[in-house]
Amino acid sequence: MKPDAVDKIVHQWQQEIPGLATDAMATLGRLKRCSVLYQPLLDAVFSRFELTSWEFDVLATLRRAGAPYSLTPTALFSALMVTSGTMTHRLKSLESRGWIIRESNAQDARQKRVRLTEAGFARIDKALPEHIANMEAMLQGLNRQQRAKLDEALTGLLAIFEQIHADSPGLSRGLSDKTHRL
Amino acid sequence: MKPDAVDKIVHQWQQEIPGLATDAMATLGRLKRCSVLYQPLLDAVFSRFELTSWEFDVLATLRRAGAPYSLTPTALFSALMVTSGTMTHRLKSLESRGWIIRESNAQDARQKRVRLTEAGFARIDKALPEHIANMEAMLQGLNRQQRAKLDEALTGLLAIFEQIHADSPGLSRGLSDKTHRL
DNA sequence: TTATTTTATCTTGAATTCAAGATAATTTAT
DNA sequence: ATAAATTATCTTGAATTCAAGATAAAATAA
Repeated sequence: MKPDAVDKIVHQWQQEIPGLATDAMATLGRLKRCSVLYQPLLDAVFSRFELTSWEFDVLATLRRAGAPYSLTPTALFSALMVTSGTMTHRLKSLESRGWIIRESNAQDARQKRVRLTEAGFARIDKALPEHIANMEAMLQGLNRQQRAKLDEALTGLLAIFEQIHADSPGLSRGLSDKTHRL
Repeated sequence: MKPDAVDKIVHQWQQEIPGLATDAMATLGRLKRCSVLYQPLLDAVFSRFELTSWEFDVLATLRRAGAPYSLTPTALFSALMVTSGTMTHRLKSLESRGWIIRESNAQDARQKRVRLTEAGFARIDKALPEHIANMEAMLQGLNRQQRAKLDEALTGLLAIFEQIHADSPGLSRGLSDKTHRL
């Protein structure tokens, strides 16, 4: 196989510092590089629906929550792993676009409820099939067994990171919001 | 195994839209989630050396290039997958911190050369062993075979993304810089 | 009841990034 | 030799994000 970008980095390090423990660096470097290269491929589809990636994420989170397609800001920023301040900005923008509305909660006046509008629902349901197709297309280069192994490996890795996060939530962004300690 | 965050998302989608093709979404969702949870774990170590993640990345790229630890801004922003403008900001900041200097190139006056200072070299060489140890520790939860499978799977995925990028560089950020078409 | 603590959201200011375009040097074409 | 195209870097302005803290409501304690 042709050396990839990470192979070249590892080779450089070995030249400079022979014997350096580069195995973990290589694997996690590939993880990082995959996610950097992958994001614009998603954006290419979202932009066809005049959506950004984060707009899609918020709408999709509300959509899959099921009727009445309504969540609190806290539920949203927790699910999306961003801070509360980020979510405030996002909701303001999405509301101005007419895709969500923010309603007061009679039971608990501290809470707002964020609800998908009909326009928001229509938008996400139009974009979703193409988003799904896009992701499926990306993995077309892998056969069934390779895909299974990839998912299995990432499942194991995610379990590690979720465990670390459960043990020390302060190490994770977003969820470390002052008042949101899981 | 206990369901992870992605299992829950997939389950929600299946409830709302039975039969939706969620396999690729699940795998790539795990990829994304891993990289989001992973970054703050790196930052925790970098911060002990008064470094941010991107500062480490620039210094490390220069360090592993070997003596005289000098690269052009274009080589740096290409390697780090950011735009030229981003690199200008980074270099300005790193220069003010005394970790790099920018020199003119007599051969080609368009080029500058970015060179690691002694202070920059010392800083990266002090942080590197702990960064390596940190990454190794993250993967301690996997046995030798699991680590091999993870790396193999990510290598295959990265090959896909590098191929897509090679075919249509416009889909990748940073490298789509006007004058930098690989 | 009143005070304290906790919970939920929002505001502010700084940092980082990108896209687009400006500037200037070099190379290529005519 | 001159013009045009290319290359390399930097500048600007807008978007996004976070950390810290402000605000206000609800729950708990005294």
